[in-house]
Amino acid sequence: MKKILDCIADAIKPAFTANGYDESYAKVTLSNRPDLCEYQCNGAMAAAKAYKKKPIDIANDVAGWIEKSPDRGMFSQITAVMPGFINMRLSQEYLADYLHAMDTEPKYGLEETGSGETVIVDYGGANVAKPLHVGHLRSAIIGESIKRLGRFLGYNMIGDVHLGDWGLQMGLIIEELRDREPDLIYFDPDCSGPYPEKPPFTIGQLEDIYPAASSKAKEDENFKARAQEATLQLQNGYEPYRAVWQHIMNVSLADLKKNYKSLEVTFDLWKGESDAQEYIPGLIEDLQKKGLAYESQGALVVDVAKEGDSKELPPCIIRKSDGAALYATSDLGTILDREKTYAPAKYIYITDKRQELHFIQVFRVAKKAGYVSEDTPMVHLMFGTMNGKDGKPFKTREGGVMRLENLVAEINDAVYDRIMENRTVSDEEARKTAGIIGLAALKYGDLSNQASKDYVFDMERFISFEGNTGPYILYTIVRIKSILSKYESMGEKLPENARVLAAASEAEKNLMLQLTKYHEVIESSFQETAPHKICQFIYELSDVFNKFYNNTMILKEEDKARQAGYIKLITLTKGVLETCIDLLGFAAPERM
RNA sequence: GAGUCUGUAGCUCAGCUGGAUAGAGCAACGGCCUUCUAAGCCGUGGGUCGGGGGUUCGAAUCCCUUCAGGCUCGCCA
Repeated sequence: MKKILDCIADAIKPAFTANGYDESYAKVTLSNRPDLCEYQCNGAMAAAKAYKKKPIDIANDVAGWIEKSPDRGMFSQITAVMPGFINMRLSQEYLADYLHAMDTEPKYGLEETGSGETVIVDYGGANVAKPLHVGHLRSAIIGESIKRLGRFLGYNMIGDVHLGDWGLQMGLIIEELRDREPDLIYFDPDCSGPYPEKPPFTIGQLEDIYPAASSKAKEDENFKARAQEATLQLQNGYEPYRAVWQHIMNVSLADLKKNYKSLEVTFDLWKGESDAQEYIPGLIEDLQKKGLAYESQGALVVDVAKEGDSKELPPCIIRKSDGAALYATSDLGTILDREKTYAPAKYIYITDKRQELHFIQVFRVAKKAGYVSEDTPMVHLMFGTMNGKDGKPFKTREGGVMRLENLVAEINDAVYDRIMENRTVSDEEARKTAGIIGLAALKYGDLSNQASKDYVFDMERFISFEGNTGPYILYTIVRIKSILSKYESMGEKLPENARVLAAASEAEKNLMLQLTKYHEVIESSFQETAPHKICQFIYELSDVFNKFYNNTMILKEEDKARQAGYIKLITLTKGVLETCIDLLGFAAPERM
């Protein structure tokens, strides 16, 4: 069904054209003065210049025409106000009809903007052999939400975790492992396999090996050289190292999957940089053949500067002077793979904003070389840093990097304590509920901020459960669920012809008006890759619902038809809220 | 140094494709539970939208300038 703003715009368009004004001026927006009207059109003021007339005269023409038109019944008020605003209120009947239509249509009448176009969402960015930390949190949370949003709107969304599973870090691990356990079969040059299926380390050991190797390489030139050599051998397919690499992958992936699962984040693809390797020789050859890649200071580079740039961009390096490939090369290889396998209509990369330059370069090379068509959008959705209360990047109390699982556990514990404070539920249920609420607190806390900005992660605030938080949204849903189950247990049954009725109170009307924004919000959240708009919408929706709740005793309503209308309305509210939080990546418990 | 992003109430944030009186939450203060979950609701106080210019009938929003902070700036990812 049409968005409410479009419905109203369509109704007033004839009033513009009939008076000789272009219909493009019939743009309707939500009023920012609810005391004056619900919707407004400012087109008369915009048109004033073009037609050299006073804005108020144009506004009067339009409002006057509507007064006599068949669409008049749609409005309870349509007036022209100085200097040229056209103020409108919807009639109660029209509003109730609109909600009734939402109630009866799939997805509450949301029109799908996609029709199966494939969109690649590259998020996660986890590195194997390194535990997930808070730096990975935003990418996972935002990406999951964008993926769900797109899917809901009819796109074929393909989420790829795009692991960091190649490069020097692998050589570092191999050499550190050699130092620790030189007798392992992988380090016996005379042995040519077969190699054991049992990994030579646990995830715990692996997580110790990498940081140790990393810091050793900074102090020990010789060790670093060994690691680079091992990396090269691995890339050249040296069997024993391939076997170690496979172990690293197996052990690490199992752990990563467990961690992402705890965040309710899933991926369609578990590809990584290693999967791009097979494309790299051909890629480099092709770029050279096309005359795009040339030698500069020993490295192979591609120019990406364009006219109109405010600053000349440095060229994109695709091969180091020592012959090794790097980040950009691997991302370009990945693009070749994706084009070949999926031919996506759009790319969305979700990373830290510090990688902005890298993606500008990669996108330009991909288009310049014709790997991606010029009109295929390549979006880099970049996010800011997650800071602590001191405004500096988030750290543990000890000053180290906070592991994601510890962060999740901390939040869940805090929520659990809060539940046990003043509620009498079984320990088991409290634990389960705490997990659900904790996830909502975490995700909502993140998503309610504009992605591109840095934000302050304040656990105290997220677990305080007051105000604009995930738990507040969940609480609202739980309240509705509670009313609905009471209604049922009272032996009430919804009549066949039950439907949303014209509002009987200001609070009810406000709830209804808020619900009509749903379509617009979902659509623009995806278009602008801005999940925080959904957060804002459901916060406002929860707010108006809770006001309605306090104002209206639904279960005590004696007029059964009206009561049925209330039940329909709050069921719709619950459905919209649940749909939205699912798009954000969390769910509501039955009780809390 | 160059580029780029940010600056809105004591704190955390919306609003930024120009519209009417700049909104929430937290914190502070005062009310509302024998009634559908008080994790709620109602009310009060709190603002040079970093500063200064400009464009416009109209600027938190667009342009210029300036201050403060973050980030980036060819062989890391």
